[in-house]
Amino acid sequence: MTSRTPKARRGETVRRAVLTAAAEAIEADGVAGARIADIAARAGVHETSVYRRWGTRANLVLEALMDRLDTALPLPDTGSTHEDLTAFFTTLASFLATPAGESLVRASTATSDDRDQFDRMRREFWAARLARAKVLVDRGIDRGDLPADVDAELVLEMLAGPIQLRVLLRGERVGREYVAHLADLALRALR
Amino acid sequence: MTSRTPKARRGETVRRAVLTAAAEAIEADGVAGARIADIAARAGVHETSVYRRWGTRANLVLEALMDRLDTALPLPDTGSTHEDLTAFFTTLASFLATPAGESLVRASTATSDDRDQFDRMRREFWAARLARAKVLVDRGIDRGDLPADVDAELVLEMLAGPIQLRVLLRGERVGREYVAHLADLALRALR
DNA sequence: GGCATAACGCAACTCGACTTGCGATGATGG
DNA sequence: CCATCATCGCAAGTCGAGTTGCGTTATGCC
Repeated sequence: MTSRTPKARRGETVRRAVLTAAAEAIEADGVAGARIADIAARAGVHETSVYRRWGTRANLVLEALMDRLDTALPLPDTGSTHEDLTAFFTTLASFLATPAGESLVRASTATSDDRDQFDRMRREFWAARLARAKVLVDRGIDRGDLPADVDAELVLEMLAGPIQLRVLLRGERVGREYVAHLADLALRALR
Repeated sequence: MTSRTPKARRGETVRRAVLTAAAEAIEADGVAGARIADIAARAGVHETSVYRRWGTRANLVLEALMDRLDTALPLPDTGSTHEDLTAFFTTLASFLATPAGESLVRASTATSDDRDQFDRMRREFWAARLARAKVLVDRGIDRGDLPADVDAELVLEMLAGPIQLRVLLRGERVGREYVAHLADLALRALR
């Protein structure tokens, strides 16, 4: 199904085919179980081409996850800053507990030898995510729930940091109550 | 130098020898560059014995790092809760930026297939660290800087979470000012 | 339409993590 | 002091990640 056109593909076509195949393989066999030989075969592409483009398995997995989950988290707009933050970061917490979410963050902190492509990809990804969530803070400022000169990144970090630590490092669950409490504390502290 | 006694070692002796050798190898070649074949040879132990005891490379590396860095972070006692928290978590931030610290957290969030030994080790380690840092919160309560019913884990997470996220995920540096700001916000929010 | 070049296919590697079966030896309990 | 059994040494092997050299083909540019 995945490998149509018997004619050889080039450039962006290969890229998309491999990325899709990688996402499918990850969903099927898990992040750890996905072999690049399988991915290449599923994409109808030779293994060597994968290595030439992505270099390492970690790079491919990371890009595949980023590619698929780029629009995963919706930005709520309920009229209440506290509710917006609680809803958004509760969704994030659920996502982090997911194998895919866990793997995304884990992949983001994986091999420390690349320092080139990997680091750049990582930073760009998180910068983009942060910029996207920034509207939540901006709306909070408009409503007067947050001062105009508040550091938007700090607000998001105060929520995302503890959640991520609790879920990924300590392996505990994070429910809506915990997130609501965090949002309450953050808003109270910054006002 | 490391492999004394030509007589074969057993049990705990082997364990300590391998752990020491692993720590040396990591310091010499980095976390990614340390090969278990080298470690086994350095410890004067056969490669198979390492696998029988630790199973995977990740387990060995994690335990070696934990073993070495168990008493790395001192607990300050300056008389000021704000200062105590700032000092402690500034040290933590510096440590996280270190290759060893980075690797510890990265190793803590590595392969997700073990679910047995690995997960248990991870939880126990972080639980112990948390319990150790809890005195900072307790002293804060004694001074009246924090309410008696405050959630100690929450306080520590509010500091450690953002720091870890900023350093490890986004690859940015965290200075004393940032930590002091976080401590200020946390104390103000919880009072 | 022809041509240079970058991208791909292919095969044959290296290398290190991890496994397995078996024999030898060390640390116990009687 | 001796038997037992877990632990270790050893050899041989599996498996997947990553590399290399060379032939082939698609694609953009003139």
